[in-house]
Amino acid sequence: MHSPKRMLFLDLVLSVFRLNGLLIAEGDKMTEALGLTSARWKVIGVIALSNAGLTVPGIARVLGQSRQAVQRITDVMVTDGLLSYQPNPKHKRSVLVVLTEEGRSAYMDLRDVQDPWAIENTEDISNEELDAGLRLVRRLIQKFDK
Amino acid sequence: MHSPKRMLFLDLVLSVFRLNGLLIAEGDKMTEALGLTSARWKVIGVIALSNAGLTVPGIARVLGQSRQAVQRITDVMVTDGLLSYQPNPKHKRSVLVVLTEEGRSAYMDLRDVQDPWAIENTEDISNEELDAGLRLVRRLIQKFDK
DNA sequence: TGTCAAATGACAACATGCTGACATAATTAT
DNA sequence: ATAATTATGTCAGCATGTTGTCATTTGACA
Repeated sequence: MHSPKRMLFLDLVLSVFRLNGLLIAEGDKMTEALGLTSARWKVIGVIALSNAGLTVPGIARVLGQSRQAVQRITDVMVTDGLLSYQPNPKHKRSVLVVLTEEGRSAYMDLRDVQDPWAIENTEDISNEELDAGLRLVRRLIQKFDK
Repeated sequence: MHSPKRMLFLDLVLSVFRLNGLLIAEGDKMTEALGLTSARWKVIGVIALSNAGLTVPGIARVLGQSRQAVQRITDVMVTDGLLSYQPNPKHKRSVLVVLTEEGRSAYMDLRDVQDPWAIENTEDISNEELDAGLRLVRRLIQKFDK
């Protein structure tokens, strides 16, 4: 009943919840001087990392969120000048979301604080450990994503 | 600049965000027949796993959330009869949060669906991998929890 | 081609999370 | 012991996320 594996897994799940909250808090602290919030740098990050154009539902899929939640954020970010909607040759209604000049600038600023933060917090962790952890998380994502 | 470690770490961070969302969705799906929501089974889970008594801010610390958010949930759960507040010998104002009979029953039901779920999703993952992943997550939590 | 299911935008209601502010209790420092 | 700091409960306002619903567009298929 109380198999070690089951306890390990549930412990891991709770720990992921906690780490998630702490990472968002870290990100918010890191970017508050830039006028960003967690919801916004997540969107900026996804767009900046994507090669092809992304639609609102596309961003939602990457983030594992509802399209409505993302739509609300992107609408505000367009108003604020960080994003703009561009015609989508492949779809009449579903426009592409792209970074404006201001959005790209915000991404650069984000990188300026994020990179040192990433390096600082992985000083004592080997590439192998990080890679193993990432692979485990990805395996779990795959299990739950379909 | 684009050191492998930095990319690995940022990838891990984004993956944790996504896994977090998927785990909450899994939990909600799993428990909707029980009338629970993610916010509630998180609280129930934390209390059930704790040996000593927990206060509201204590639960918040474990979950990496604000005490106000937890307070709101526990207040509702007390009204609903899942939890009760007990006098805290160590603190005059900050009461202990405990499961009622109904709360324990809900936890049993939760276990009934959660255990098979945990086992099913770790079938192809070794104890060593889980343990290594948990240790990594905990190290990161420690860094950010200061 | 015509039809139907899936995807999307738009809007609403609601749940859950955060921060700020204030008063009081508990703890720590002097 | 007193004072200063920290922790806690409480209330308020707001940000972010979910689901549900409906109309419209897309895409697949008979």
